[in-house]
Amino acid sequence: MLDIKFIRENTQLVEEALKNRNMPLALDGFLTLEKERRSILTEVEALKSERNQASQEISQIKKNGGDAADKITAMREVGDKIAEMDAALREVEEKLTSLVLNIPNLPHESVPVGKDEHDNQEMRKWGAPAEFSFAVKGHWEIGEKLNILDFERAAKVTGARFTFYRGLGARLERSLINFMLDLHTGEHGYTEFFPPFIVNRDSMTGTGQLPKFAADAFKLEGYDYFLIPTAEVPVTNLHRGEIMSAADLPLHYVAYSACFRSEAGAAGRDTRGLIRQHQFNKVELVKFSLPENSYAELEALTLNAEKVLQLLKLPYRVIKLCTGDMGFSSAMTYDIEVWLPSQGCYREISSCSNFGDFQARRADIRFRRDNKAKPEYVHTLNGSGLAIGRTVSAILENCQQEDGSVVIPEVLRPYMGTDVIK
RNA sequence: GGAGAGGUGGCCGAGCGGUUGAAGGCAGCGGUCUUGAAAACCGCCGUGGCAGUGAUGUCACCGUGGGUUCGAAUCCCACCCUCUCCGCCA
Repeated sequence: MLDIKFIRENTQLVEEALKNRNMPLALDGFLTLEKERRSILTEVEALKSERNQASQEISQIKKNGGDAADKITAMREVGDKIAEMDAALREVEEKLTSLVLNIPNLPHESVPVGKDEHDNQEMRKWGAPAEFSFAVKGHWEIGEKLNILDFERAAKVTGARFTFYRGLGARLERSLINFMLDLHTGEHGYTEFFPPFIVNRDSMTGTGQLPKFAADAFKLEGYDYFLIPTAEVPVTNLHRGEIMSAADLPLHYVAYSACFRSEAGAAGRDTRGLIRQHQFNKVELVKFSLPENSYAELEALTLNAEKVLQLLKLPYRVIKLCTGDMGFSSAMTYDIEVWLPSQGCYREISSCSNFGDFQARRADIRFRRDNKAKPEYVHTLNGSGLAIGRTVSAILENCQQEDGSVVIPEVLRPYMGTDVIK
């Protein structure tokens, strides 16, 4: 959520930013509403002030045994007027809120202006894609041949975009979760959380999934609850409505969770394999930071996620998303893309973002610089560290052998109890 | 799911429908005293909106949302959450 005062005072700048995000939005309707809100507010407050004063006078008169009937009658009228105006005010505020909640974050100055993924900026590359002396197979084919991935039965049991992992496949998924959690807690100093996988509407609104992206979420029938699309939602909302002290910051959290996404609008895309599932596992990094440090924290967080791929020896690159390709709540995003031999290209495996105070404003997460200071909004960040299913895909494909087996990356062998899946 | 109790400021805890934004205590901040510290004493000590350069004024907030009333932390209704007992369950 943007600061309403900021929108009021920087209307052109905001409109320009929205245009760069491919979400052009004229704000004059917003400004009119906002003006109306303030005008009703000042008027109704004057009436309330009058009423408060009269109430005290009535109290005095009664205490002295006088008759306040005239005043009470007069105030009844004022009361009706107040009720009327309060209702009008509520209506205007509801409209205003729904408008503001649907305005995306402003991109950081350094974010390249661009239309779509073609305008993203490559920051760095790590590792070199392996040369294969045989025809590479897709991870779905490798997985089915090794009998560690079962898409067909998952389609029977549930539907499209679900998978059974079997044997060492299931073990690989679990090993990756543990390996990543161990790395981020042990080497990178994050605190581990295991969050609820179901959250309420306020939490979904707090991180920006609602109200605009309701179609992307799974909602529980009969409850105002949602399956989490990422651990970002419960973990960021952990501190919703709280005021922390500056000494508590930064907070570095890591959480494993299953993630659930309806993938509305993705029909026909990535239908084979593990790339785009309705349910997938992810280890997520979440940070709460002082405003002045958040961009440095983003760099560090991205490096923490990259470290996972380096240890697994999987080639990747880091790109900075342009204005048109960034998510709704983000001020700056780095995507980490892993090399997938079957597709001959890099595919997103992590998305690391600084949200500035956008989520903090929605979720009301603040801090105080010292005991006397006014509360300020924290900055929130998060990034995948990493998406597990996509990591499994990358391992199966990059580590595949001519005989159809898959050599396990060294760092995973203690977790896997074997060097190879065959 | 059933029965009961309860949700008040950073925390604890009062609060007959009328100077209650809210007693009292703790914590915190500033000060007096002290060589220093402690103790004691004095003062300050919630958040947000709106108007104003500012001092300041004003409004709202006692789980949430409605309602009654000239006036609600206090009365009524619904919902949420916590605790205890019962049932059920991993």
